[in-house]
Amino acid sequence: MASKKDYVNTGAYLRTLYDALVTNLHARLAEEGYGEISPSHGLVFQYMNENGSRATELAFQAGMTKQSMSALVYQLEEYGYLKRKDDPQDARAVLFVFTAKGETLKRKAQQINYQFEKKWEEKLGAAEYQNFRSTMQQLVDSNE
Amino acid sequence: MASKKDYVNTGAYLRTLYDALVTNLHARLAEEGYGEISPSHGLVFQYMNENGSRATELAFQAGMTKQSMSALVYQLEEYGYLKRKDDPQDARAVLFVFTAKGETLKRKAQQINYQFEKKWEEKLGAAEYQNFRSTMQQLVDSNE
DNA sequence: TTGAATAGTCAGTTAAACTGACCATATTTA
DNA sequence: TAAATATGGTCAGTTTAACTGACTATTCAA
Repeated sequence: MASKKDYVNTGAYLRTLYDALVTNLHARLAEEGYGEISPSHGLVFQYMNENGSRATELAFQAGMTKQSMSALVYQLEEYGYLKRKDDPQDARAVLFVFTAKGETLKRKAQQINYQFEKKWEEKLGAAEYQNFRSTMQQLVDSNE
Repeated sequence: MASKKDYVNTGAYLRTLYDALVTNLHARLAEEGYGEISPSHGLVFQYMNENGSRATELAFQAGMTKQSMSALVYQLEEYGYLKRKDDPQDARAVLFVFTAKGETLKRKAQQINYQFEKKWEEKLGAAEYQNFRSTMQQLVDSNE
């Protein structure tokens, strides 16, 4: 590791890159008519299960309160990206699943990110980019 | 690059790692009596110049409005981490510089991050961690 | 079968950004 | 050099996205 002096914070790199990705995604989404979708809605798309997820479950995965997550899924339901489904296991619970519109948005967002990352991949070369991603995966896994 | 299907978002990795770093930093700072310092104050420490910086200048570097940055430096001044200095070049402007307390906090924060990153470095090995950082630097530089 | 845990909602609060309008000083230009 | 424009900063109000606390309904466990 470099000396403490003049050491550029790794956090600054992480933040800058994350910000570039998110800013690009939402700018492109807004252009395509998805202006109502904000970065925090992304967490829902990130963790949503194929068979439906509970707000509480999503909240835990995203590291936020159930009240906050509840607000997010409620908005997405109102916009038509999610629909409610009864949980056959538990009468207290509400499952949320993607509508067709929600699936379309998810694919669209993945495409946009995929294209944006291509620029990074071209910059570094495919092998090095693959290595970069696998490094991050190792670090994420080790923190769990 | 992997297929679009089952591709885990690079953004999720970046966010998770950034979040781990920031959460650790502020938990440790709070333990040591710096509970008043929030993540957004970090931006000021990040960009502050040795000879003093203007709020407007910091705002530009941090990518936020001058009003928002003004609020941040005002708070840091109140807490005693920054002090005002007249700008000899421009009577409209106010320069902010670190007080001794501010310098101490900056060093403390660097130490905490440095120690946290050591865990990552141990996980990957020094050479690979160095490579990880230099990869991010390349990507950050290429986006400017 | 009753007490504790869990899913979710309602209401209110806080943090950290934003916009718009404004003043004082600097800079440019007609 | 006087007038127009740009810039540094502040004040006031708004918005977004999180938070806590208190509550109901249902489920699970002793």
